[in-house]
Amino acid sequence: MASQSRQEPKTKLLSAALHVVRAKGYAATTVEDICNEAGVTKGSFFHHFKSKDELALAAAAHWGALTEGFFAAAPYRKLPDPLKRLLGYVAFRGEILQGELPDYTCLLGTLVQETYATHPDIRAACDRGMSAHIAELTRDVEAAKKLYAPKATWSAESVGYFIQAVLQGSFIFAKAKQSPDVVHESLAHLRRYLEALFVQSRNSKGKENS
Amino acid sequence: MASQSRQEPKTKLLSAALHVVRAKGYAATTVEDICNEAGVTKGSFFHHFKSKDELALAAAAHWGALTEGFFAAAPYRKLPDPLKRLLGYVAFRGEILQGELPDYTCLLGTLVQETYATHPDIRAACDRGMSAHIAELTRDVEAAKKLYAPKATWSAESVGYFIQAVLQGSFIFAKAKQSPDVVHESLAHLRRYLEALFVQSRNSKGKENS
DNA sequence: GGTACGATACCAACTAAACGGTATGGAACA
DNA sequence: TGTTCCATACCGTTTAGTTGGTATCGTACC
Repeated sequence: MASQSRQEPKTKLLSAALHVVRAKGYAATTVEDICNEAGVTKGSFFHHFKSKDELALAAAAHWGALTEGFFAAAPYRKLPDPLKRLLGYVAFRGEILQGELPDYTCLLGTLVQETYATHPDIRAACDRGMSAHIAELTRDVEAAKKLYAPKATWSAESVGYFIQAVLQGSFIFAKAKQSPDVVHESLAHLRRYLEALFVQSRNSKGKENS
Repeated sequence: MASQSRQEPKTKLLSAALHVVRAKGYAATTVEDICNEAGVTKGSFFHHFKSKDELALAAAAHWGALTEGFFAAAPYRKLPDPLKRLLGYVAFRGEILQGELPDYTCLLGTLVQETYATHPDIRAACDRGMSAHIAELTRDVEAAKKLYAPKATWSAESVGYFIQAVLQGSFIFAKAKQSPDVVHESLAHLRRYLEALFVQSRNSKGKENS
């Protein structure tokens, strides 16, 4: 417990970073913003992190660990059928759109937009985090494909990325409109598409029309 | 001609802003960055724009005007059939993925992520610009729906937003992976979905399965 | 048609504040 | 005594924004 309470401020700083960066963006977030949100001083900050950029890397890793645990524990994960699990994921993403925008949007999507050209290591960390989440999705897509659309020409991985692109893109509109409505509607379209992908017992042949 | 050459620096600043902001993000972009890119001095900058935020508003408006003209002049716009026009749009979005990332990604999507919580007027400007583009799309969706899927239960507008969400979301992955591959693959999925939406002569009845 | 004049366009040097990061010191624990 | 942890005060740099001044240009009067 002693060692845990010693780690507390570091975790507080990471949690604060997750929230503030998702609200204001990375560049506009100052170290003091994060310290204030976490209730610690700058001295403590720079004791735990060499620099602001290092915090970003740690925050990305922290985010990866958090979300992995979060989705692993979600009820839909217990469904035996991979397609049901996939649709369960989509439904679950709709259910968790609660609270303020910084509570349900994706840190890595926000972060990578600002850093991809200027901070190669942060960009790579975001890529790793998002790819890991998508790899998990892709496994279910692959399994569902084997079961329900073995002859389909699309790759399971591209479906994983597509799902995630729909989410990330609708988050942008959620921010623009200050409301998760577009996310819900886009998830409905996404669900319809996934259902179509796995029901096409013959559409799988003619990959492209015209 | 004289009056045009007088307006040049302002336009240069706007064009520079479009490029630099898409590369580095809004907050990380300094006024001097934009001045350097435009080849003018800070004095000139603040002669034309009261503040950095005002430039952002002007850049958003400039972006809206540019893209409107750009898409209005695209060849697919001449297609008489609204569904062909819609699929033409999707194909066109794939064709223009040339050059560096800041050349084909969306300014407004980048901008709104960083400003939605802190700069209400910039957020609103981004919303307006993106909504205008989507409204144009929605008109074709609406027309195609009347022709090919009159009984469908989805709204044309939600399809417009869905299309745009797929684009915005794949741009995030393009940035994370430094490559437009995911965008191409997502556009292929999107095209397949749109085709399915407008071919469903009976799927339109049973809006939701299970 | 030249010239005085007001306005607009532009520039270089400066300022005040904010920011990331450091130096220093002390409390707690081993 | 030494090490970890955290706090305060401070530093150097960067940044948005100012200031004061110069060039350019249309206009109108002589």
